[in-house]
Amino acid sequence: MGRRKLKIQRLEDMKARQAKYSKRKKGILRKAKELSILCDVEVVLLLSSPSGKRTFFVGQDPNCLYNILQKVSNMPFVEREERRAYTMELYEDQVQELKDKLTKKSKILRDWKNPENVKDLNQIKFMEDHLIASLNGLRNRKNQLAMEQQRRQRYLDVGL
Amino acid sequence: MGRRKLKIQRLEDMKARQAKYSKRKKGILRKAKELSILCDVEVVLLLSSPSGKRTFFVGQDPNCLYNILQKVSNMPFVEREERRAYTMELYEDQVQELKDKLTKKSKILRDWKNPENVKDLNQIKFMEDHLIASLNGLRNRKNQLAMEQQRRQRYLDVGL
DNA sequence: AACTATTTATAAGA
DNA sequence: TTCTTATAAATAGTT
Repeated sequence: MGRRKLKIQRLEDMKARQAKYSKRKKGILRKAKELSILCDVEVVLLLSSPSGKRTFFVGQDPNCLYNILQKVSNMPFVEREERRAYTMELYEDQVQELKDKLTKKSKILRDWKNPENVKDLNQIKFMEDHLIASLNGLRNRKNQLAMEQQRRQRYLDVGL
Repeated sequence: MGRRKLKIQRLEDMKARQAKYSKRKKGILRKAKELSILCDVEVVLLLSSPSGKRTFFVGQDPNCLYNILQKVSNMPFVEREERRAYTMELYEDQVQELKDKLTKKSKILRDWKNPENVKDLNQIKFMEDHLIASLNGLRNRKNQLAMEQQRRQRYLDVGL
């Protein structure tokens, strides 16, 4: 699925490999999640990026990692205690919350850097004021730095 | 990808669940394999079908599953708590990573809104240019919206 | 399992 | 990394 057909073989260029990884990682994680929800099955997906960073997905049941590993490794079945590990739930919530925040922050930042897409007129007026203020602040800061540098320069001139 | 869009939610009909599983299993296994080859990374995918049959895929490194099994559940007397701790660790990594990203994003945003604290002169120049560009973009956008509104107004004036 | 109309994923490029 | 767009692939509904 792309501009052209891609041969499935190791990408030799490291940059290309990393770029490909970050794109496909998203895809396969989504697939794993969809599968686990649609079919209500246990899914565990462990990934290790080209740079060695680990990512993982554990389906519906946070205990399923142990369960599946246990089954795969033919270990005697250890009875599961509670169906839900509350701590785990908390982690899942926390992860989701952080992801949401990050998305929101990214969007705000994008609007500031590229205001062409902003829809709301009031928001635009607000941003204009803020941009002007920022620009003034920035120029003050620039002058301040320039002056400091001049002062240092003078000290150097008189031999210190 | 299908005759119509499918809502991602548990399929209530058991037959449908199984059919879906067998279709999507093939897909995600192929994805896992492609990812591991293209990017030369470790991938472990463990699936447990609705009827409880296990399937697994282990990427490039044949030691990978062994390592994980060793680490997680292949010890003779690994206690539940220990195994839970491992999953927890994975979550902790993910949470930490997201937190870092959020912090970084917040800092960038703060600098844009309040440039007084920026230290680096080049960064300041870069930001000044960008702020000017943003301001121009914003004003264009404002004019555009204003003109659209005027046009609407004229339509109203002539009675439509 | 097979068939296809559609939806999705993603390759390339910026 | 992110976004866009053209295109390849996956798959939903049906047989």
